[in-house]
Amino acid sequence: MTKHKSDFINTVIERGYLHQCTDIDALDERASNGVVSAYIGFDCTAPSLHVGSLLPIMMLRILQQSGHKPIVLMGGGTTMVGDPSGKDESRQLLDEKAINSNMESIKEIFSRFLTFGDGPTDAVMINNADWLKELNYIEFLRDYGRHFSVNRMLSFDSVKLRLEREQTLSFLEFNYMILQAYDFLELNRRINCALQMGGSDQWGNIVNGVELTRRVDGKEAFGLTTPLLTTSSGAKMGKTAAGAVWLNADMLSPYDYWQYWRNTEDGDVIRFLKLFTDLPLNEIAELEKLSGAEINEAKKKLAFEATQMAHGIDAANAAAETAKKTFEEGKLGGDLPAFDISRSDLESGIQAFEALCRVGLCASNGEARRLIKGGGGRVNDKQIKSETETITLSDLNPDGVIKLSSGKKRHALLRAI
RNA sequence: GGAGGGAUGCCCGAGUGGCUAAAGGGGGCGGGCUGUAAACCCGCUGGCUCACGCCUACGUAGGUUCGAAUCCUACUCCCUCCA
Repeated sequence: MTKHKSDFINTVIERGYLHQCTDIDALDERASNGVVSAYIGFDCTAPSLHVGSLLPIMMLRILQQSGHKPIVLMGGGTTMVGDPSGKDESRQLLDEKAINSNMESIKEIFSRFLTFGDGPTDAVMINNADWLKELNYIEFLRDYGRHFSVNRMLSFDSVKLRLEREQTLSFLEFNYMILQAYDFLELNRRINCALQMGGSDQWGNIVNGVELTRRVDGKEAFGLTTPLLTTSSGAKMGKTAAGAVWLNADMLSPYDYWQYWRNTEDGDVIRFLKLFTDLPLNEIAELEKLSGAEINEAKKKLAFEATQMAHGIDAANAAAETAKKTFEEGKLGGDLPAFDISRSDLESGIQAFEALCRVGLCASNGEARRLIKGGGGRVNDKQIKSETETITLSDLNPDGVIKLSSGKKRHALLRAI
């Protein structure tokens, strides 16, 4: 492999982040000569981000670590329009207040991966509503619309595929591409942003922004995409038993986050270590030598590193400790999700299915009953025989808690107060 | 503007008057095997009670009928073709 000049490009390639780049040598040159500002766009339809967004976040982190300036572009303006890409269902339009509050909590997440501030390589967060809302249709068409050739737009995959399949492509969707290109131009003007990154599905949009910047202002700009991430068995990243794998602790506990990574498939561990941790490549190479059941050590490392990054070292240690106790020693881990129950309820006894429901292991009483019938419900690691089995004070262990389980992996504690 | 087709459970998708809480698949959950992996095999998969039963559900609102996801009317949205 040819060595590049800049740390940034080298790292990106070595760790497996690179899918396509508009001009890798020129970008390398630029990155080796000074600070490059680069951005990635994020949606702000939800108050949190999940693991699906982790790859772009890591991209920005790598960028900052190699001495450049990350820009987090929040799609406040585009969210108001509603991004029509992907599915045909139009999204719910959010009002400004909701968007702003979502932005706040998303920023919280970013602040754990990036350093924000006013310094030359400090990350900044910008909302594209700042300029998109001000746009005047006629002026916009005249100043920028003329730089877009419909002939060329039709040749982009996103458009071409739709047309070939004879699926409707609304004018709104057709324009979305232009707005995104315009974002790049605007960022280039405001803070000299020279690079847009994103998933491989964004390639067309990114290239448009690069082109527009060059045509309108004659400035050189770059685009770089990451590969589309799926697990070895082909599933999309980010979904699990309990739903989406959220990045903030109030939507998914650090323990569960740790578990998510711990349960990575064998074939993905090394790849994920490179993409989602800061571990040096030579350490990862050591882990790569493991085989068979030993791979579990690599998984623990992955889980620890990933959790530490998102939730801090204390949370990562606690999660690892709890997992060790729970799975390897068969004891109680202190970091399991815990729920309170009043002593008087326990005195009279509550039914097993109801308890499972109360700690959130089951969504309804019916589900809990089914779980028990299928032999998957446990109280203090003993299989629940009957759905009407009651749980009482006598089930409290010496620590004053009752352990409830759904299957072998999902556990919760009931604490008497 | 005209003609036709469609809207079903988390998703896809059968179902044209009672046997339909609704085939099948996917996904999910649980069990088995294992290494808290993958693959594979088995079971479950609307809510309440779980014994009967009750409630909610087939785009929305009405209607016909002993009885409707299935028939009628209006409305909404989507698609295809023609202009």
